Amino acid sequence: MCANALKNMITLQKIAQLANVSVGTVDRVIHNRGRVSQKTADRIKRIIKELDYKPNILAQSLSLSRTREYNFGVLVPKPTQDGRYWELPVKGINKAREELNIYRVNTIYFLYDKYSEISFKKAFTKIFQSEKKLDGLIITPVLSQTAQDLIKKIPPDLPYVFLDSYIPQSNCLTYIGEESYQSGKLAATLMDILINSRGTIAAIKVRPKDNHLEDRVKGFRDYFKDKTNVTFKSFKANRKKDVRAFYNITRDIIKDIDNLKGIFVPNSTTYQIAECVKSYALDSGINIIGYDLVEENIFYLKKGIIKFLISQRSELQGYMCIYSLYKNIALHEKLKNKIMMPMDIITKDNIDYYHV
Amino acid sequence: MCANALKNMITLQKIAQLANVSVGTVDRVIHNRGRVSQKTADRIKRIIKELDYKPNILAQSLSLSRTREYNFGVLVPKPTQDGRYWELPVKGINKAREELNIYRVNTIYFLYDKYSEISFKKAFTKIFQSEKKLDGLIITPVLSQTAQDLIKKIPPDLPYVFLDSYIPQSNCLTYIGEESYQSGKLAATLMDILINSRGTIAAIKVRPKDNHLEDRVKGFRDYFKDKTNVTFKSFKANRKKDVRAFYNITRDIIKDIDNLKGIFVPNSTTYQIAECVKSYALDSGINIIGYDLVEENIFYLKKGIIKFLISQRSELQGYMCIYSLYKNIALHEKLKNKIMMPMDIITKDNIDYYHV
DNA sequence: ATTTACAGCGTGTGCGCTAACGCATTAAAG
DNA sequence: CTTTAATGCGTTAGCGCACACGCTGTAAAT
Repeated sequence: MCANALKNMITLQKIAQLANVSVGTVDRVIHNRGRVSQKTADRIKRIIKELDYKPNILAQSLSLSRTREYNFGVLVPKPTQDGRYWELPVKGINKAREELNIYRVNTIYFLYDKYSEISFKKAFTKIFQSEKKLDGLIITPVLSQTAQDLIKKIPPDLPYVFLDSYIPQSNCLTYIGEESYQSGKLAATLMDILINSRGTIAAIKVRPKDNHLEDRVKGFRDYFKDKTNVTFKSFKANRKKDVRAFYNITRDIIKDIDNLKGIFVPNSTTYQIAECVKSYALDSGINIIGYDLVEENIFYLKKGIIKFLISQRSELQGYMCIYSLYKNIALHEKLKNKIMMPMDIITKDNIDYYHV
Repeated sequence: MCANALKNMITLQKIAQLANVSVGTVDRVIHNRGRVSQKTADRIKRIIKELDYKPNILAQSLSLSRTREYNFGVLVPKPTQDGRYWELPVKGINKAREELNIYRVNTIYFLYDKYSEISFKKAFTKIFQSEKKLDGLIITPVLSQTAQDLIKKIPPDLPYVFLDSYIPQSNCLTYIGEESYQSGKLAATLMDILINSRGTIAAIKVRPKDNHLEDRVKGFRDYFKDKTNVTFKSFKANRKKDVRAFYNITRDIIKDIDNLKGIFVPNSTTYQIAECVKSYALDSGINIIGYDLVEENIFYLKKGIIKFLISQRSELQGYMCIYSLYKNIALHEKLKNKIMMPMDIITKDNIDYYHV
């Protein structure tokens, strides 16, 4: 039984035997360490391919553990921002780090204030002053304009992945996030059902400008473009000037619009809108659709004030970022350009099963 | 840098040194191999706890790979049944098996016809005739009555997990599936929104009786119990007698009920209902809500005939079954009694992101 | 002609853990 | 009291892989 299992194992030993060379030579071929004549190298490569040899990752990692470790820098907003939204990807990152602990994967955080350019720049420059040599980077590039410039300063030998948002022209390994436009469309179809295809709806745009959130609103708006029975209005909340901007803008919206049937909020501050609706228009039948499974959102979802939350698997996003870096850098696996998360539709009836 | 990493590693060596014994002795204590005096055993255990020692799983598995392998039996319906539904968990099982390949995890399938007791019994008895000694079992206990009797015949040293459905009184390690009743309620709230809280709706019960599906219908029905503007009717489709039972029953439903606003299908054969509605009542505005991401369901979802599909992460279920067995049996980790999957709400706007 | 550089190859050690082996010592059985 | 079995503990050979090390032989550089 065991013998059988072992018999199926293809080891360097076997390859060496078949190729009539030492394991050292096989090793050199596999890792392109040179010092092997073209002829023998080709022979060995052929045999490797024929046998479909896959290194035993256990032995490999165990062996490498002596010499190699991986330090990944994480440049993300402070976890407490956006209603503690950023705790979610951070949670995923930490989970992955723990799992990959045996492979000596470490994370070094560089946190910044999402609404301050200076803070972002500061965090960015700290990356290069890190005492530990970094092997990879996770970047959440909010404040698109600023990020776009800074991203160019990253040396070409330091690979990075984008989390949540991304910069179009860049050499990132991959982008892990969500199809924002489509996500807005999804929200719109849900809203359409909720309001039975008639009435006035509002969407709240977020300042400072954020392409990611902008796209969500675009997707939402476009859906309603040729629905004649639905009136669409959009408003701006400037978070930079006022932490409670979403709450305050909502008061105006409620007051000014009659026949208001729904509000769409493209980010995790949805709870502020819910809070305001609860205070000023509880029984008005305003349907709120928003984003992300932060605690306060869940609270108002369960209360029935928020009807749908769309979740982009924030935790999984962080988790996959670390894994992607590890896979690419340590295992030399290729990555997809984009890794798009599912857009989970959350209601008060299924929320309880989304807590990991 | 590396030295630092290694310094943090707690090894058997270190424990042995601290306890002033050999690694062999430490090993015996850890694995309860006996042959250690109570006194030294206690001392060693204390040290292990103090240091919070965790075995290096790489080295452990590498070492064990010489002698140990794990064979898991999988007792599930033929993958092609229920509109190829069962391919999904099987896919997950295979994926997990591949990932755990390095730990020498094998799977042995025992497939049966979901609608034939004889077939189920046959597959069940084959388990005990397996030439490979089985270390664990995955069981999907459809035909609850029959399964209930057979389950008792499993020897106590053969652990098993339930997939998809479960038998209340049993010694299973865990049940991986879905909260069926709640899932029906979720479907009901969606239906309620779709039909704007008025009209007649139908649910299709499945024969032969299946507790799992029955619970979904119960959850669905209970939601509408005190909604006076909604009339609920239920029908039975006997799949045992007729593979196209769902299609045929739908024809009757459409004909007999007027003001029909929605049909709820508690299983993956939803596409048959959609097919029928498409043929006989395309523009009637009948809203269909069903289950599971099988190909044909997705087809009608994208066409807009099925409005919502609820997915219970079928692939992940299979995946987690193997992992749970491995974790419990190989790594001696405790398992939760129940592992409940999220109930994903799928529409034509987010379906594309649920394909793994 | 002599040094340097490096291709070409084998060997050996260690990553942390498991489990078999071996040798004492002690308890139980005859 | 002897024989056998059970207990207590140390030692060590792998598991498959990576890589430093060391030894040749050849070609280029000096």
